[in-house]
Amino acid sequence: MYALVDGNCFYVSCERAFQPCLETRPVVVLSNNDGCVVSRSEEAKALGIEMGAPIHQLKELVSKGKVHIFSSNYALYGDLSRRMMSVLRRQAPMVEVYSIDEAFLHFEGISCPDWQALGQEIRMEVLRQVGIPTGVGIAPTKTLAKVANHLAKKQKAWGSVCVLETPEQIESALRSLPVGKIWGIGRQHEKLLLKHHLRTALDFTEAPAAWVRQHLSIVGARLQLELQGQACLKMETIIAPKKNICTSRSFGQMLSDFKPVSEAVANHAHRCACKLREQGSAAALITVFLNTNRFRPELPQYNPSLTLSLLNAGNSSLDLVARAQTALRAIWRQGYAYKKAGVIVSGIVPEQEIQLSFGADTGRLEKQRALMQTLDALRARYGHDAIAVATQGSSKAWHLRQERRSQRYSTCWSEMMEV
DNA sequence: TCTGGGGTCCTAGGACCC
DNA sequence: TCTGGGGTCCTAGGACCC
Repeated sequence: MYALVDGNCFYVSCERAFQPCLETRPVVVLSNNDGCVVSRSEEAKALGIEMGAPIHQLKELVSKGKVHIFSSNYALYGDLSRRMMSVLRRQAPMVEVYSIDEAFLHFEGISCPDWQALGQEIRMEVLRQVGIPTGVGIAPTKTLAKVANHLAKKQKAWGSVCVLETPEQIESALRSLPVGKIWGIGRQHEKLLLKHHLRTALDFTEAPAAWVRQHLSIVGARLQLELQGQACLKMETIIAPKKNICTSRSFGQMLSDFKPVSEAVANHAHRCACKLREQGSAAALITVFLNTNRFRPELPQYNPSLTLSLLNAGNSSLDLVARAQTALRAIWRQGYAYKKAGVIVSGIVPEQEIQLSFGADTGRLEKQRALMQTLDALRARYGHDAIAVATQGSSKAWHLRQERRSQRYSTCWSEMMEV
C-alpha cells in the first residue's frame, strides 16, 4: 500500500504553528512580491478568497481586518517541511518527498490489520512533533493514494484519513470524483474527456485502453492502469539532479534603467551558479530573459530572451555572472518599463564530466573552483549574502515587496521566539 | 494599490546516417 | 505498373505538477 501525506494549506499552517491564536481565523499567505494568494485557510476560503487572487482584490477584507495576511517566508516553510519529512521517515520504510508539503510513503510487503489506525497515528505524530495538520490517503497505487487523500480532505467526518482498500471502496471513490480532479489530468485533458462524456474518474478508468493511449499518450495509459489498481509509478527516493535551473523574480517596481536590472540579473546568475554547485553540476548554456508588465497592455511590451553557450560547461559564479551580463546587454532596449528578469541554466552535466574545449585554460579553471569552494564556505558560515560578485550591486532597487513576513523562527538565531 | 516561481515528461517533425 | 527499410539526435511545443 501507498500513503500520500500532505500538509493542510501548508504555508498557512506553518504560520499558525507559531501563532496559534490564528487557528480559527481567516489567514492567507501571499506569493513572492506580495502579489497574489498562494495559500488559504478554510476560513479564508469561506470568505470567497480564490486561489491565485491578486492582493488588490482583497483590499476591502484587509482594511476591515477580516483576514490575516502574510508575505511568504520560505525559510520557515522549508524548515518545517524538512521536519515533517523526517517524522514521516520514521513512520514508513520508504519515503518519497514529492513537494514541499507532500510525501508518498510505501509499505512494501507490509500487511497492516488497520490502515485507518496507522493513518491516524501518522497524522498525530506530525501534528505533535511539528504542529502541522495533515491529510492522509492510503491505497494500492500512488494515483489511488492521491484520490484517497483528496477524499480525506473533503470528508471531515473521516478524520482526515481515507483508506481505499477493497474494490468496492475504490469503485465508489472513483464514482464520486470528477475526472478533472484526477492527478495528472489537467485542464486540456479534462476538456477532452468531458467532450467524450467521461465525467467521473470511474468513467475514465473504464474507458477503452486504446482510446486513452491514443488521446492521452503513454502518460494517460499509465494513469488508467494506476486507477485500475495496477501500480505503474515507482517510488523516487533519490533526488535526481535538475536538468534545468531557473532563478527569476518580479521587481518590486517597474524598472527602466539598465543598472538595477543588471544587478538583478547578476544576482539571479549567481543564485543559479550556487544551485549548480549544490547539486554537483555544471551548465553549458545560459539564458537571460526580461519581461515588461503584461498586465499593463497600454505600455509598450517587450519580452526578449537570449541563450548563450559557455566555452566550457561550468558553475563558477564569476563566469556565469559575466556571461549573463553579455546576454543582457545584447537584448537590452532602452525605453521599456521592465517588470521581471530571470536566468536559466541548462545543458547540465555532472561536475566531474565536463568536456573541456580544445586549449582550455585548466589552471584558471582550477583556481576558479578553489575560489568557489571558499565562497561557498563563507556563505555556509555567514549566510547567503555574506559575499557577492560586485556586479550584483547593493542598491536592491529591484528587490521584492515583502511587507508582512513573519519571523524565521526556526532557522535564524536573532529571530527565534522568546518565551 | 496593481497579478509568483519553480519544474518534468512526451510527441512530432526535421535533419541526419547507413 | 508505380519509388526500401532501417536507425539516431535534436528541438519546439504542449501537456502536466507543486
